[in-house]
Amino acid sequence: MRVRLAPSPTGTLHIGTARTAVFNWLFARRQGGQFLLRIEDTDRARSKPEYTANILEGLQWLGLTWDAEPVIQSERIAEHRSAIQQLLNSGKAYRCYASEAELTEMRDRQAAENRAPRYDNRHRDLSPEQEQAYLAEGREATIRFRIDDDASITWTDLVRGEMRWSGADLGGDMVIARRAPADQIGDPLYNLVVVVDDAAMAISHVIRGEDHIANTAKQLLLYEALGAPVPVFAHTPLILNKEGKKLSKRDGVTSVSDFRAQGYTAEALANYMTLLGWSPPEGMGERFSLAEAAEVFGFDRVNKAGARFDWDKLNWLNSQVLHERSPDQLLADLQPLWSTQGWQPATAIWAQELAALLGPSLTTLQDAIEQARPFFERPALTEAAEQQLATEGARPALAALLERLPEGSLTAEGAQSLLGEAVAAAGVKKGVLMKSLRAALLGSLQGPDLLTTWLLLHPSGEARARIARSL
RNA sequence: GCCCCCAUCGUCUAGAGGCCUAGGACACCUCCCUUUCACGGAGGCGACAGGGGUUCGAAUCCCCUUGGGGGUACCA
Repeated sequence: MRVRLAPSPTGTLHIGTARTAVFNWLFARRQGGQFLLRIEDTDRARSKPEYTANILEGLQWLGLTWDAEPVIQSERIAEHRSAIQQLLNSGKAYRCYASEAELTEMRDRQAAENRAPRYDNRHRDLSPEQEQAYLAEGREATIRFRIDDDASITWTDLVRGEMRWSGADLGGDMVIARRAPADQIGDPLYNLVVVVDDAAMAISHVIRGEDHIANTAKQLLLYEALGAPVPVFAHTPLILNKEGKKLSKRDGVTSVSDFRAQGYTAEALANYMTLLGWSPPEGMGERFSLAEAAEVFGFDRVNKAGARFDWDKLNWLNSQVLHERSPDQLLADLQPLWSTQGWQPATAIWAQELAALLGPSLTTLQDAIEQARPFFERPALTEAAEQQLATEGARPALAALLERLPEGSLTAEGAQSLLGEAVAAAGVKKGVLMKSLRAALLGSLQGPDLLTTWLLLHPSGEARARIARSL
């Protein structure tokens, strides 16, 4: 059992491609098969090496490991040409000399008559004289593969069941090689190369988005013409945007690298992509690793309808992943982010305590920047904080606390009793001191646990400085 | 236009004729926890697109309508 992901390096790793990768990977793992990669870089104008790098990096980051060196499609062009030659020799393909202008004219007329645009197979059975005439004109030619109108194409789709397609609905004989001088074979085109390569790679299951269904019909004809064994197909539902349309680059954040940069974890993203269109068996819950999903994955639980991408759910999954991180795991993720801000924790213990304090309130890793800021930089006082400090008894209580603040270390118990003493000395309610202390320390009335915050700010003398400032 | 596909809470979905007064998750609301926010806990709101059949019985099967999506390249 061999499956493949065949991304085209004309852009960064798209979430839709990544989800297809997830389904392929899961299926391969479940079946004990191989998950292969093929870089489809035959569109030389748009393909870029940095995109290939981005795609590979993204897959690796997600944990979608592949089982063999990726196949580079552009290196296989000789095979593609020889397959085309084979089709030419057997009469299943032929040269079409129609110019672009002629084809445009043809389509315009079809459109005007409200008919479906399709190639009218005009050069399918050219007489030798006609062909000579075009050659004499110096015309270039594309190579077209014959598609009989009465061909009936059927396959059993793992997701959709019995599929049926009529040759007449495939748009006429299809171009399999770009326009080139008539004695040559131009650049082989997508549908042809996919079939040649999938056959060469002995792909047993083709798992891809449902936007490929019409291609599958065409490719099936090619398999037959080439005498290659036909793989099993599975067409997965698409990921849709908020409007219910196929998610595209236009929808903003759609690249795996973008999600990563925004502070999403690989675990959460992989978990979410798996949930988009597949549902875990009863009792499994919705939170799982790729390895766990691989134990039960099957196309019988893949949906047919497209699934809208939902940020809320992704956010929730990501927050769950983050909340479950151990302090040192979390710190490993956070430290690099803090470094970008130029923040250097005094000690490793201190950094870990801060990570533990912030952890439960994180949705994305990026959140840890703003939430950690008051621990590295003295914050300005918000208006609400100023107001709190102006309430009756606030400053006397803080003053009483400041007097009692030790130079040396401070424990949680010590801090608690200091609070009690200061409240008694100032003759205020404890709530007044608590709120005021928060205002003094964080410059805000909201934030993480007050006692821990205080303790973290104490050793550097920063707690003392901030209380003093508030007075 | 033509071809194909799809249709359960706002969203992701469970459901393969009686187990459904339709279950779960996210979101939202309420309460609890917490002298803050968040986390966490407990509740709540909320859907079978419509119409015909088939059947003793339909969210589940069939047909039509409606709605939505995908495809219709000398891109992949």
